[in-house]
Amino acid sequence: MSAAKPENLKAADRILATAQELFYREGARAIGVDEIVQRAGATKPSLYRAFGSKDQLIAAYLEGERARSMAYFDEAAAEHPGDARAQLLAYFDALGRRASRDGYRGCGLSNAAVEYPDPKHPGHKVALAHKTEVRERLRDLARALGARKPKKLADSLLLLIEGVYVTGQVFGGDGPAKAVRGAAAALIDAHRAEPAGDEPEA
Amino acid sequence: MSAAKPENLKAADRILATAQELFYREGARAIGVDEIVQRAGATKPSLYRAFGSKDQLIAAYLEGERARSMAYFDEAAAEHPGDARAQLLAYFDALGRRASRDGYRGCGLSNAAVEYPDPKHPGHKVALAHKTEVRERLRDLARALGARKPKKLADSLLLLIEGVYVTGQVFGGDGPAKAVRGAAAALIDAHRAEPAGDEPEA
DNA sequence: CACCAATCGTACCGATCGGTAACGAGGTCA
DNA sequence: TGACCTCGTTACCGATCGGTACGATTGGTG
Repeated sequence: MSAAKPENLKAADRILATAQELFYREGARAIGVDEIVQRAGATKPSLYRAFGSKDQLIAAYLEGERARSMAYFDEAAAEHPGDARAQLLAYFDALGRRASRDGYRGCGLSNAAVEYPDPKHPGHKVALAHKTEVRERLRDLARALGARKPKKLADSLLLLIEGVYVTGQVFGGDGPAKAVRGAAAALIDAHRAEPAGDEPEA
Repeated sequence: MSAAKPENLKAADRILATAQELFYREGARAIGVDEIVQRAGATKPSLYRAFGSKDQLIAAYLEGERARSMAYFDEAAAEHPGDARAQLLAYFDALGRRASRDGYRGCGLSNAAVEYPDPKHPGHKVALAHKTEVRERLRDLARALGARKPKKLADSLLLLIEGVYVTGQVFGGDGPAKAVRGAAAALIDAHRAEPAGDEPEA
């Protein structure tokens, strides 16, 4: 059952790569350190010398997820330079397609925040920092759009994003994720038209 | 450290009540059966006689969460009988306020689906069944609204709901959850006006 | 009283959890 | 050569995991 892949990588790198895959697919709480080192072809002391503890390994894994996650924004920005609205729609379009694939497991950082609700946990801290960064990025885009209430628009879009993460892994291929691009477009346009007062009542 | 509350309840009931609280607050994977029975003032054989396994206890806990979750729809419906739009807005308004309270832990069913990604897990099954029921309920409301694309609107609203669940527990009291009512209103109105074609491109 | 069924607790199981002590192989630079 | 440092190895730790065999207790019924 052991994979034992030397593949030119150092033990610490193999451990991290294996942890990335297993933590994301199965959840950090579901995977023990023994399984990680076994499938990485390494041993536990290598893990603990390189990462200190399982919690810190989780944090290292999440830092990788954070970079991967932010890259999606960069890609969308590169596709439509100077056009914030097109950037956002490209981002949501790609997100909806990713989330509709079978076996989708959502956002590793959101999942970790759910698995470790304690704000003092290293993994939870990384997740919160990342979500704050995403929120800021969305606000920048909302401002560039010319939205009347950029913070409100950014938060609304963030709700859609997190909703896709969860529903994408609960429902199969034909879940609500496919509606996210249209929903984002509707929210964006609503924030560019009238004074964003919610509605008659309230 | 033991609570030992006889409080007239049978062991099985105390165990379930304790499990509800601990599973929701800390996560099902984080809580062991020993801690549950200890704080319930019971013992493990009582747990296993009444529920069979920890997984089935999780499923029982989630069935309770399911009822609690659906009750929020009933409350909103009771407040504004015959007015689907007002029902939805009341639901989202209450949801946003719940999710902005400190210590909010989101939806136990969504959390369980994240903690147990295996579709064969009893807890995951309950979560999927519940989400499907919510989706259906939102579709009914969207149809009652007169939305042009009720399924799309329902899925968009479901994205907002799940987004609130996650962001509510990641961000503190001033998270994106406060924007959910306005976002829902914008999506609803967008689905009642123009032909819901997303936008020029695509 | 004797009997029985239901309910509960004591004590234990093997497996796995995260983490560590101690040792050995190999490279580098003096 | 030898001291040093890095890396990986075997073997082990106490604690906790989910789960169970078996006995004690209880209340109702003949």
